[in-house]
Amino acid sequence: MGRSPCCEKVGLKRGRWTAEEDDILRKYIEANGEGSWRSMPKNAGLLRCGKSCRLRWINYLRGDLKRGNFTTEEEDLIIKLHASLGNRWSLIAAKLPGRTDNEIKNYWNSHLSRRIHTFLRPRGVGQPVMMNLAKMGVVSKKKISRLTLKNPNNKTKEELPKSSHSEVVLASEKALRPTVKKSNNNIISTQGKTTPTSICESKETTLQEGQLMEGHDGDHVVKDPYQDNLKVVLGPREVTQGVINGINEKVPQEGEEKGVVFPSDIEGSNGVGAFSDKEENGVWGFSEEREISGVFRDSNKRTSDGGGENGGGGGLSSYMESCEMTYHSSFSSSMNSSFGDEWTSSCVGEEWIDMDWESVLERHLPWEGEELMSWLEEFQC
DNA sequence: AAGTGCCTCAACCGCGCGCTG
DNA sequence: GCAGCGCGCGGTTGAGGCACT
Repeated sequence: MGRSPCCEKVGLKRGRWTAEEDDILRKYIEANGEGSWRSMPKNAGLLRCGKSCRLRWINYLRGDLKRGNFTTEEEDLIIKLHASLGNRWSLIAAKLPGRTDNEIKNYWNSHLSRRIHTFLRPRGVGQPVMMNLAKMGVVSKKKISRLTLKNPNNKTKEELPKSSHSEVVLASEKALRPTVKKSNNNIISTQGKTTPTSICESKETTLQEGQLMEGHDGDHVVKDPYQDNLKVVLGPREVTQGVINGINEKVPQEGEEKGVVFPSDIEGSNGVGAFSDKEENGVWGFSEEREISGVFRDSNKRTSDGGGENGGGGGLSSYMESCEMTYHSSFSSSMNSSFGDEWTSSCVGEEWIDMDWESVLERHLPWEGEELMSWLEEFQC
C-alpha cells in the first residue's frame, strides 16, 4: 500500500546542500529555466531528488528572495493574514514579496506564534503578557521547548492523549491563573434570552465564583475568579456532566479587556481531551472549528496527522490556533449564523483590539481564494 | 569549561490537485 | 472515466548552534 516515491531515492543524496550543488543547480536553472523538476537533477548532474531541487531553488537560491530578518511590517502582515487565512502559507507568502512559504511558516512557528497573548491585549497596553512572564519569575528563564510544550509531563507519545494541543498551554499560565472550579450544583438557567444578545445581557447578572449560568443554546457563563469584572462564556457543548471541556473567550464588558480562559483553568478537563480532531463527547474538534471559523479546509485532509503528535506545528502555534479556534467556536456555538455588525458593535465595540478583526469578519463572509485575497488587498495589502 | 536542554530553520515527507493521454 | 505524472502545499524532522546550569 501507499504511494510510490516521487522519485527514485536509491543513491540520491539527502540533507544539506553544498555550495557546489547550489552552484550547479543555479547555473542549470539560469540556463534552462524552472520546471521539469523530475528530470532536472539528472540533466544537471545532481544526485538529488527533483523535489529537493525544487525546494532548494524556491526556498534558497531564487534570485528574488529577500534574506534577513522580518520587518515589523512583515510581521504584522503575517499575523493578520494568518488570522484570515490560517496555515495557508503559500497564500500568505504570495503577499510577502521575497519571502517563501517555508520561511514564513518557520518564522510563525518559532517567533510569531508566541505572541498569542498580544492579540488579545487591551488597547493601549503595549507589552505582551507573554513578555512579562519571565520578568515576573513565573516561568523559568529557560526556554520552553516544543517537546516540553507538547509533552509537559514527559509522557511518551503512546501515553499522551490523542490530542494534546491544549496541553501546550504552558505551566506558566497555570501559575498565573487560578483554577475555575467546576460546580455542577450551581447552574442557573437563563432561558428565553436570545443570542448573541444573551451573552451581552448575561453580563448584567451577578455570578458567584465557580457558579455556572446556563444561557441560550446551552451556553454557560461562569464567573472568572481571577477578575471580578470578567465572565467566561462557555459553549453549549462544553459543559458536559459538570465538566467544563475546553477553553473559551471571556466576554469583555465596557472598558475591560478581552480575555481567554485556558484549558488548564478548567479543573476536571485537565486541559487534555477537550480538543479532539473528532467531535467526541460533544466537544468540537479542530477540523470542525476550522470550518466553522470560515477557514474552510478539507476536513478529511491530513487526518492522520494526529493532534498530539505534531512536531513543530504542534507547539505554540497550536496553542495560538486553539485560541483562535475557540474564539471562533464560541461564536458559532453561541450564535446563529445570521448575526452581523450589530452584534459586533454591541458586544465587541471599540474597546477590542483589532488584532483578530479579520477573523471576526470572516465568520460572516465565508469567502475563499481570490475573493478573500482581493478583499485583503483592498484593506491593507 | 563542560554538559545539557532548547531553538531555529533547511530539508524532507506524504498527500491532494490539476493536467494529460 | 481513469490512471499516471508532475507539482505544490502544509506538516514534520533533525542537525547545528546557542543559552543556560
